[in-house]
Amino acid sequence: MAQPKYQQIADRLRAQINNGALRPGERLPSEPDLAAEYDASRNTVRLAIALLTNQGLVATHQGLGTFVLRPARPFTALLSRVQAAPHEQHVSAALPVVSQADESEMVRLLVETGPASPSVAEKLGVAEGDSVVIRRSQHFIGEVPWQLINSYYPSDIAKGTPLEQAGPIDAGTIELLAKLGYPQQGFVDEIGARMPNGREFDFFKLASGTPVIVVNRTSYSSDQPVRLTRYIYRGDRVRLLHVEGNVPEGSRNG
Amino acid sequence: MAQPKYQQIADRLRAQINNGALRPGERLPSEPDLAAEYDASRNTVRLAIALLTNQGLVATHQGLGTFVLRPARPFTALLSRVQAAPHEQHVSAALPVVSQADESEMVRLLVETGPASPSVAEKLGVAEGDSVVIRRSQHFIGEVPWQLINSYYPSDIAKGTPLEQAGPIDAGTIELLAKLGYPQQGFVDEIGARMPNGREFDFFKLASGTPVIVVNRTSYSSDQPVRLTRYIYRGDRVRLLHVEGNVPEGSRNG
DNA sequence: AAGTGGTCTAGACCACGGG
DNA sequence: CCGTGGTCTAGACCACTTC
Repeated sequence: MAQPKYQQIADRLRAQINNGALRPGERLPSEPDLAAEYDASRNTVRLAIALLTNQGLVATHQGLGTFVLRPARPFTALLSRVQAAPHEQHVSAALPVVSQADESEMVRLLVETGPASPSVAEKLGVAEGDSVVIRRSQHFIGEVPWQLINSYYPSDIAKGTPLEQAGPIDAGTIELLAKLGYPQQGFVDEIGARMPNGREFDFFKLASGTPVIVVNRTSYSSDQPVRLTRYIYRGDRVRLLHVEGNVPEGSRNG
Repeated sequence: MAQPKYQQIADRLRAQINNGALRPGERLPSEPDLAAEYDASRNTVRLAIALLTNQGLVATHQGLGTFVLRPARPFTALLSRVQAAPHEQHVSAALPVVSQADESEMVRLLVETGPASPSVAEKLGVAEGDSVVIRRSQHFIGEVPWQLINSYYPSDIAKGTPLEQAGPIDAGTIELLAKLGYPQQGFVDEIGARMPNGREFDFFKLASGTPVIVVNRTSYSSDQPVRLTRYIYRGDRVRLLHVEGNVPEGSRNG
């Protein structure tokens, strides 16, 4: 046997998806049917389907079947702020979304105080375990959960300010920080990708085999880090956009 | 049974990894041993290990065992060029790597001509199937494969130039494009993450459960796209860096 | 040779969704 | 109710690594 049987089954199913014999949204044959068709046990068929699932090609739903995933048009988030319209310049810490005119963005917010994890402590320049104010928000476009934002502030900056109180900050956190004596003068984005943890998996309602994109934005005021903002996006629905120099009108949209 | 047995086993192993009872690089008990310890069949133990593998916590090697992965220090690639040193400004299309002083970067290059795929055609503004020149390169740091770069040029730009010939271009492709009458005036980066395809999986020698980061950079000259460069990084070893404004010295490094 | 994981079988029973 | 996938078993044989 050149290749394991479960890989052969996966290859043939993948080919049927690619050549259109199995269309997006369509149901695959049931596991017993596939087992009969390929003269394999049901467990072997399930190994094949697990492969396709981990490659983000299909998703299974108990009681219903296994379905070919539909490629969705991704949301686009702007990484650069330098070219934002003046009235957006200092309004929100969130990365602006482009070309979503017809859908409204909904946000849920939670504020708490807790000890700094090692990665947060390193970026904020505080000691591990030091108290930090954490503002967590969940973002939806229409009904689709698309973004988690966790902002971390050193306690000595956020103590006694609206930052450590629940509820939105109307004027925007960047402006508030400026009023507190910490005008934002620059930031560093560190961008990576990894598999989601349990909370992220549940919030995004992800299929197995979908990674998340993580942006760690450290904001500085007079060479001092004043905030770490951690943006988490679902990898299958989001693209980050970064523009430099002169580009044609319209190419800024996904 | 509140939770399936294989998830309980995975949870307990994950806890042992997190609390240090199982250290990075250490071997897990063998599958038969785990089966005996948790009073489960070997298949159930394998389901638990598959969960941990897909979460990037462990990797298995036939004949050897299953091992806790060591977190590796990531390489960092600079997204912005605006702040690069003058002598780097137009040398290479590759994103510069920071803080890898002691390891040398090795490159393998392949040049070919082929039809434009739908995604390439859209970004280059040509028709699907039009002929494009493709320059593919594989990048290693030390022995570690860390980056794939595929550059696509419209045929009417690259035809009869060194771009369609094999071999490196010493002065750099950006400078060559400028000499051909296409000075680069700006670019758009579109950043996403997905699971690797077969070729990427093999090249990076990835463990199951590791995504790749994809950067699509479309370069423009006089509002005309002149090149699409697709950077593919392994998600477990690479962070992209993007800097804006004034930040302290040193914070540009990973 | 011995021990590891990789593949595969043929069953069983449970949980979910829809008629 | 039925058909779907989800979980689980007990065993078999194969492929790889080390000694």
